[in-house]
Amino acid sequence: MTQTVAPLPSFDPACPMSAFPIQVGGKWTAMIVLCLENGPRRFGVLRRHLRPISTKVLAETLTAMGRDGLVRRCPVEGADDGGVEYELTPLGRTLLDVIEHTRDWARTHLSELVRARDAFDRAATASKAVLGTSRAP
Amino acid sequence: MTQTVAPLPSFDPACPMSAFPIQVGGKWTAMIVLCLENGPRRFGVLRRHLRPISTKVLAETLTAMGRDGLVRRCPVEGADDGGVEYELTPLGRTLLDVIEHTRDWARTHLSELVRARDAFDRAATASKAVLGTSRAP
DNA sequence: CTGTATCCCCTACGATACTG
DNA sequence: CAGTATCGTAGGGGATACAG
Repeated sequence: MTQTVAPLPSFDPACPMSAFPIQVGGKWTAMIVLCLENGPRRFGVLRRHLRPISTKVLAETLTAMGRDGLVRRCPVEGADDGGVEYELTPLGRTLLDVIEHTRDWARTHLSELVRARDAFDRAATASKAVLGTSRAP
Repeated sequence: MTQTVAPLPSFDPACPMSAFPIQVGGKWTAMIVLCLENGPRRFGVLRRHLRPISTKVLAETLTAMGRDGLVRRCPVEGADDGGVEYELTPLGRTLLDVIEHTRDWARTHLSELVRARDAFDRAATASKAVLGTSRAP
């Protein structure tokens, strides 16, 4: 009897939810959120702290985050060089919780994952060595 | 007096943690985890459910997840066609919690993000229209 | 100092065809 | 049905140069 074992969750490609598998944004988004946790920061401060990020990617990421309402540009207090600072919006702040959960997971389980990966790679290398005993590059 | 405002979190590029900004894996990893939540599934079942995923990408993702110890291949019960099923390992199961938190965030805040994005895009389009009144492509 | 503009590369993803 | 092999593409990310 082929019963429908259990209902799988449905993923509508048209639903914006599918754009959020688990990643929040680009490679640097989470780090930027973390950097802005304790107050607004200037472009250069972020750049230096996030090095080796390139200016292009930092600007792009910041723009994208602004577009999504996660971050806001505000004129820097008491500076006349036209500089601006970036600060987290209330919406951006809500990400801190999710990020913290992710980091918790990593702190707890990442070593296990790395161990599994190493074991897998060692096994792959080993079998390759066996297969390659009669053929040198 | 230039005090060190507040200590920013440090991101060591050499630390494997930096490989986990917030995304767990590829585009499909989280969905696969969700699909395996209630028991092992066969390749074809996943493929059909995750459509429009390609066989190549599904195989790749599953392999990568196996390498990371998130998923395990097991011979399918009572079948002689040499088929296998994929099941979540205990480590893979720990991802369910993180994913659930992410989905919670999305359910609560995604609409706000989309609204911000739309507003931003409308504003950009509007200013472009103004600039373009005297120049046609 | 704060970006924007190029150029390039590499990988993830996708379509398709083919094998066990 | 369960993959592997090939080919093609788009976009993210990086380096560098240049403009405000």
